[in-house]
Amino acid sequence: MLSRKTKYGLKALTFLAKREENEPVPISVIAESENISQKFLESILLSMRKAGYLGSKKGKGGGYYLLKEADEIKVAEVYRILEGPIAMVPCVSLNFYEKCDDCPDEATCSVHKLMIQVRDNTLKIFENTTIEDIIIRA
Amino acid sequence: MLSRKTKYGLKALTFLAKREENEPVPISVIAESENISQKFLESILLSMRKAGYLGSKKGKGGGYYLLKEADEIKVAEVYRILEGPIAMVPCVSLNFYEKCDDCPDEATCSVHKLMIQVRDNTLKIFENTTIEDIIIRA
DNA sequence: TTATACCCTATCGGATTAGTAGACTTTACA
DNA sequence: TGTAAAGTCTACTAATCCGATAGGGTATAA
Repeated sequence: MLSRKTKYGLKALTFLAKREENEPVPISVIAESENISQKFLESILLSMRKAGYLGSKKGKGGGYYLLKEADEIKVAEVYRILEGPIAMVPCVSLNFYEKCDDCPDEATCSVHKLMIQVRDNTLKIFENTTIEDIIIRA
Repeated sequence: MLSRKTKYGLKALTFLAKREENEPVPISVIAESENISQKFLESILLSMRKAGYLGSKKGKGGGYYLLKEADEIKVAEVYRILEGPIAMVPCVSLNFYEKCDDCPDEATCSVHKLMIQVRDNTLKIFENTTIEDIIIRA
């Protein structure tokens, strides 16, 4: 399941990318347009800012704006920041590897290889899709 | 994330499929061999029985056994029974479709098409992988 | 008749998710 | 210089889900 957090994050990014000018947009505007709880969106945008994708400006006339071009922002990156690992099981995660604590041995685990396959496929999509692609296709 | 439920379910099925004879195997044996909480496994096997994949025999010498051949059990089916929808978002689920309650319009949703793509890819893997495949590859 | 093993219901603690509240800081502008 | 607009930060909450557990009930082989 995709969390709302990630979904909202992607929506907010595409919203910003679709604008003509890259001027600060208040959270309230994004929240209203995209039908997102404003307070929740605050924390999401903050994460994206700390990760270097968004800039912000305080005070009147302030808001959030993109720091990168839409075609430079991969879905995979956004997903990892907001959602976490792309793999369905920690023991096949590239960026968040962890041994499954219920599994004595990965080599003999019947699910392991299957999950690697799923990971590779999903990864291929997420790595090859940018915010720009999302805008074009939709 | 893949739940333990599904993971355990797949492990239990492969365990049964790997045996020479298709004779009833007590839950306790499967649980111990595969390192699974026995009580939890009970409910999982019960679900698989009700779905028609396993048969059971009560009393001494009883246990669970496969009702289908290993190459007739698709991962996709097991997944749907134990985990639920394969899609990451309800609005692109084939078997569990539901409108996303936060999304006013699917047609203009920026995430929708992306998630269809992910679903199709994952589905392809799960539909084309059987318990037998899992055994062979591992 | 007894031990074995599945069947069923209920419950529980912990984690996570989505959202809320409220105080604080920075800034534009009248 | 005061005020309203806007982001920042911390804390809290309600709801849900997950994995596991408890315990009694029922069927059956020996």
